[in-house]
Amino acid sequence: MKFSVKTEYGLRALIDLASQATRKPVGAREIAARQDIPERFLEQQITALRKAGLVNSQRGAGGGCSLARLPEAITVLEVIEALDGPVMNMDCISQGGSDCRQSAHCVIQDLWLQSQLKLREYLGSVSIGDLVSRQGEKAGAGLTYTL
Amino acid sequence: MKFSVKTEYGLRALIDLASQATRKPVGAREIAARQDIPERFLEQQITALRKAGLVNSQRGAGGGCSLARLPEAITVLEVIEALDGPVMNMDCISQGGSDCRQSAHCVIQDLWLQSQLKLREYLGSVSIGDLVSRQGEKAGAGLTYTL
DNA sequence: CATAAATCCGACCGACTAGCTAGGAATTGA
DNA sequence: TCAATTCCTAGCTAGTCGGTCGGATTTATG
Repeated sequence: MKFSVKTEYGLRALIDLASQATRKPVGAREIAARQDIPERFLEQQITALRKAGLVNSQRGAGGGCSLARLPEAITVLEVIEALDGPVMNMDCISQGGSDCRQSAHCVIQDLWLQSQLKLREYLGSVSIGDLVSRQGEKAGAGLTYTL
Repeated sequence: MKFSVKTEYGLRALIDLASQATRKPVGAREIAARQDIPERFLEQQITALRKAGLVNSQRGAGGGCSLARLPEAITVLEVIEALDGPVMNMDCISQGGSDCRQSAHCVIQDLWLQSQLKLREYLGSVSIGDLVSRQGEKAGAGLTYTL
């Protein structure tokens, strides 16, 4: 019952991208170095993010990737589901799976669905933009201490 | 990002126990048969539930297990954490782990902590007693259809 | 006391996943 | 042409998940 590091890497990469002033595409190599993430691994996650329509990427020399939307328009939920698949997707509630034996009136199925709903609701309410600005606040607060 | 079947089995077993009128201990074998759960596997989960203080068990002939508290006093969260360990326990936020590189001001760590909080809050608000009564309602509704 | 019934303990096992590494094809700016 | 970069696919290692099993221990009952 935990999120994978893929999602952490993905979020960090998107935050990094959103924090860059430049409009030019940024290379995976560069992000990986800055965020201390295994390069070839991050590459794969970025590809997944592209397939999910969250980033654009340009191949070839001078290529790289950039956000496909405004940071405020990309939710954490989207990132997680792009990299980890559906959140809290128990076999019991995934339509394809071998249905609950209790089928129609299974209270546990309801419990899972409610949990899923709560979690998705929260994760869907936080955007990359939010994370960036929170990070800004924290960094600011940190500076006041060091003064 | 999903709950294991252990937790499903555990919940089903506790619901089963709570639904039994008898005060006598019920054997794992019996529950397993009724709930269609692999017997020896359920046995292990029941042992875990005992270690967590959620059920009492009596060994020997005529032995079995029974709820250690009223169904209303056992939350779903307790059951899940007894069988699956801490909910949403990312390395990032588990104290022992190799701390977040961003350490103090990591927005992702906050995000995980908030998610964890929301989920635990909900799961902690539902008791075995709730599940039993919901099941009763559903069964009742089902009956009216068959009339 | 003997026996059957039950929990308890720990080892094991096959399938799957997570986190990564690697090779190389395809694309593109200089 | 060449170097940089993404893209695609395969693989690899360590760990987890769902489950089985043998057998030790406890206990009511005949």
